[in-house]
Amino acid sequence: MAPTPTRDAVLDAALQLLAEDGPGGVTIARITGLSGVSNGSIYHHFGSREGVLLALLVDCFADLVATLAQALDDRPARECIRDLVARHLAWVREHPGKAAVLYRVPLDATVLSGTADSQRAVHTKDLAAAPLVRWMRARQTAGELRSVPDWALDPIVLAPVHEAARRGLLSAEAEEQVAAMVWAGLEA
Amino acid sequence: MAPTPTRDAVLDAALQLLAEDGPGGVTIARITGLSGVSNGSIYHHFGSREGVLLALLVDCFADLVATLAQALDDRPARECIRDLVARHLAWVREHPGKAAVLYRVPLDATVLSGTADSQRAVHTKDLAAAPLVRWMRARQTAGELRSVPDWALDPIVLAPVHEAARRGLLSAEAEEQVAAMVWAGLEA
DNA sequence: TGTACATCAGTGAACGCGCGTTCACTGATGTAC
DNA sequence: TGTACATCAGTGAACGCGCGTTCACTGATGTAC
Repeated sequence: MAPTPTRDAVLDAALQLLAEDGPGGVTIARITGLSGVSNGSIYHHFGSREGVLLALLVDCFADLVATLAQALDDRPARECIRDLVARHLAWVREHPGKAAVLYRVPLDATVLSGTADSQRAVHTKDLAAAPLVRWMRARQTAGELRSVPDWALDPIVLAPVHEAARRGLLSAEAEEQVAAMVWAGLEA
Repeated sequence: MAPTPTRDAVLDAALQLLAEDGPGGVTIARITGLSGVSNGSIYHHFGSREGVLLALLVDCFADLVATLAQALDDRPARECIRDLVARHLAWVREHPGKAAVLYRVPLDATVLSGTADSQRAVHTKDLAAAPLVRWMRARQTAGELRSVPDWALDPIVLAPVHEAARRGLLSAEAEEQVAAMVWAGLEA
């Protein structure tokens, strides 16, 4: 958990490989070659290849959520949502490796396997998403936004953002369309 | 291309493995075991493992589009859209293997590799999607739907459907939310 | 009608590579007494 | 202050497995003459 030069070198290398060649490009041997950290040391810190990806997942999710949180202040809801979309897509644009962690690493097996680590990852994810849910709920009860169940906020209302991120639709025009769509779905 | 008992047996087995264990579960050895078709025969018909997945992609996409096309008739746009969402999610529910082909098979490498086969697959995809785009465009010019650029229709306007499909949000409540969101984004 | 040849679906043993992982080890840094 | 031991980060050679793929082959079905 605690950041360490070695630990960071491994994660940085994994992130770079992820950005270049996707999840399949992240092999222990390539991390070793790129980071200069021995394979044994990788196992010492992360336990397995999946452990590396899981650590990345937690970090990246926290990073993204921290970025998004900056968009949610007390401006009019419409402005905040516009800003949220802009920040999200900018983050994807600027951090292709991190975006690949969230959008391209297959997690079903990992998450469903129910190991302690993966449970913690899911838990962390919930915790991190909480502020966003809270902001939206507050605006909903204030009548500024349409009432939407919590569980639908991220996967359905924000779906255009996720889908645009996944398909690499990161242009200004795409951002415009995404923002319009999300706002249309939230408008009271 | 032409359907053949052997060919079908391979694709059926691959589909079943896909539904059970995802893309990683689709190995030549397991297809051989499940279908009874020898590995050599698989290579005779499909050329490679990727060839099998590519053939599945073309078939599944055509299947889904044919299903969706039934929703697009001359009823009021709102009803058609509601129906479109319902049929899409029902299809995912009923064909987990096929849904996995569209939503979980990593295609970047394949599609970007630019082989003749993959080019054809992409082309087929465009062709198959055409009716849907045409229907929406007609309703847009008729003033029944908001004007949205063609390229944004599938990835952004229909994003809630795709995201729900990907995350397995297939309940009646989820369907409700997805339909509401898509309609909100399309309403004139 | 018979013969020779080409084509194509299908077989299954074998290969080689790359992968994640293991393990015995080194060396540095506390910690107890 | 010195000694003995425990702990922990880090090393790198080695292993074994599973994978996609190859290839020499069989047998059936056209096709030409």
